Formats: sequence, structure tokens, C-alpha cells
Amino acid sequence: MQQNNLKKEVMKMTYKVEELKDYLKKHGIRPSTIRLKILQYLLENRIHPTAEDIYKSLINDIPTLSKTSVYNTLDLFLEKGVVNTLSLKEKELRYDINTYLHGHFKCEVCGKVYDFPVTDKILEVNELEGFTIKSIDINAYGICKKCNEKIKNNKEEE
Amino acid sequence: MQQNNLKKEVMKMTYKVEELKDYLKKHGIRPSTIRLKILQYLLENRIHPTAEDIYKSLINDIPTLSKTSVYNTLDLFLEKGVVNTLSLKEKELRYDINTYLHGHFKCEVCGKVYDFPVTDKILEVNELEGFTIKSIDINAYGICKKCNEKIKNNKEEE
DNA sequence: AATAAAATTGAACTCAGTACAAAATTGAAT
DNA sequence: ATTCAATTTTGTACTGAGTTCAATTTTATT
Repeated sequence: MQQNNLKKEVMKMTYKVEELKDYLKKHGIRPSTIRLKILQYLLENRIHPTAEDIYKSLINDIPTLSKTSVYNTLDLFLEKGVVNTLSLKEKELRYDINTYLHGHFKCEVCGKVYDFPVTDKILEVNELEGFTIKSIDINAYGICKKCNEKIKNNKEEE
Repeated sequence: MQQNNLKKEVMKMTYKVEELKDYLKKHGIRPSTIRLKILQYLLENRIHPTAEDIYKSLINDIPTLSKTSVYNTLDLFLEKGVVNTLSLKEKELRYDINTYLHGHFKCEVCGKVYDFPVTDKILEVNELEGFTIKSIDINAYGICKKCNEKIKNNKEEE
């Protein structure tokens, strides 16, 4: 499944239940209905959602769903390396199904979070010799291309 | 004052009230008692403190201090570029008086946050053309040198 | 000293996330 | 298939960082 992730992301493809089950099993997670639904949501909605986002999206489909279950599942996914968390100076934590090293850009105007590629050379820091680096986050903040263009167009109209 | 920051940090030097006043004025901030005390705390305790840390440290000195004032002051400092905020997957935001580009390493064992140098080449990302980058955070997580050595020593004792 | 503007305070509130015990579901053994 | 223990899910109450806002205090200026 891993090789197809990017392609599916772009193509907005959907995942079969068997694929999802195998994915969880490979990560040592027993595939319950809730876990499969949350995994599916994360794979098909790569918007770095919060727990609340996930809860709201699934509550119609699973009317008995509790927020605690969403948190439990996300904690489990985190522990088993299925997701990473994103801490973007917001009240809420965000979750990212893409666990490969990459950067995040948060637009301060529209709020959207973009991914961008990053070389792993950042990790080569002499000052951290003897330190064990388990993960690294690169978070940029500013104004995205779309919002920059909107601002530019508004100024021209004046 | 800026050139002396690092030296003072290492030497645990203290700041004179006049220095602190000038520093705030240069940043367009009127120097009230609380603001001076918080600035002094931040300059003399480079531990990336939370608002709570600052409040607890100053409440003895300023018995009428309210937490709202600490938050108000930190928000003002942030707006005027005196501090940066640090979002390290914790509940609380941390504040950093060092606003120059540098990385942070959080030890998952002892909780200490270390600074490390970073090249600004990370910012050269083709995919972010047309984006305005206002700030960037590089946060690493893992086990610090001291904790690694403690773990190693404990294993040798067995 | 009077007064207006700015800073500070304190109490009530919000809301993301947690704790935990009860209820529901699952899966293995018979 | 049925039982039963283990696991998962749920709902309620709670925690605690941060916010809101009106009242009070302080400060600067005349």
C-alpha cells in the first residue's frame, strides 16, 4: 500500500476494507470498525485533521461514536507509528498519516496546512552528538500562494 | 544589548533596569514594572518557560500579579517581536526570548529543551515559491546526551 | 491635584484533552 | 453455537491552559 499512497492522495482514490485491515495488522493493531473508519478517513482526507475534525466527519456514519474513542484510537495509532502529531501553535493537536520526513507550512490567512519536501541533512547537527533523535518537525508559518495572489488582486482593484 | 546576549546567557549575568527599559522602548513597548520583570526573567532564565513558569517565579516578588497580566505581556512581546512561541506537542505554549533562527530539541526523558544551530538553507524550498515565510520552527524530539549516559550507566551496573 | 489613557486585576468562562468505571463487543475454548 | 474472559467503546465528570471582560489601579500630562 505504501507505494500507492501518493498516487491515491492525488487521485482521491478510496481504500478497500481488506487493504485497511492488513495495514493495521502490519502495525500490530487489531482492526476494529472504529479503527478502520478512522484510518480510512486519515488516508482519504490528508488535511492534517484534529480529533474534532475526525469525530465530526464520522459521527453520522457511526452514531454511537464517542470522542474518547477517537482520542484512544489516535493515541494507539501514534504509539504504533501509524500517525504523527502536528503542533502548530494552535490549541488542538493535528494528526498526519504521512509519517515520512516532510515539512508543514501553515497559512496564517486561510489556515490551510501544506506539505513541503525537506532533506534529512537538517539532522546532521554537530551540537546534537550523543543525542538520540527520534523525530523532527519542520513547521513554517506565513501566507500561502493563493492568499498572496488574492491580496495582490485586491490591491490592483483599488 | 544583542551582541552580549550569548555571553550573558553563559555567564548567568544580570541585566540593569536601564538596559531593560531601553530594550522595551526600542521594540515600541512602554516599560511598566511587570513588563520589565517578565523581560528580565526571560533574559536571565533561558529555559523556554511557559506562562505558568513565569507566573510562579514572579508571584513572590509581585504579590498582586495576575496570570492575565502574564498572558497580556507575553502576547504583547510576541506581537512586538520580543519573543517567539514554541509549540512542542505539549498542552502549554513555551516562550523564547531568542528570536534568531535556531532549532529546539526536547528530551522525552528529562523534559529539558535544548537549542541547536540551524542553517537558513532549509528555507530554500522550490515548492514554496509564491509563499511568504514569516517564521520557521525546527523541533526535534528524542533522548538527550545526559539521559543517554544515565541509561548507559544503569545498564552497565546490571 | 485633576483627568484621561493605559495597564492590571479577578472572576467567570471556554474548550481540548483526560480519567475512569460501566457497558458493549470480540474472539478463543469448549 | 455458547460461554466467558479480554478487549474495546462509551458517557460522564473532570482538569487545566488560555480567554473574556468589566472593574480597579496606575501612569503620564496638564
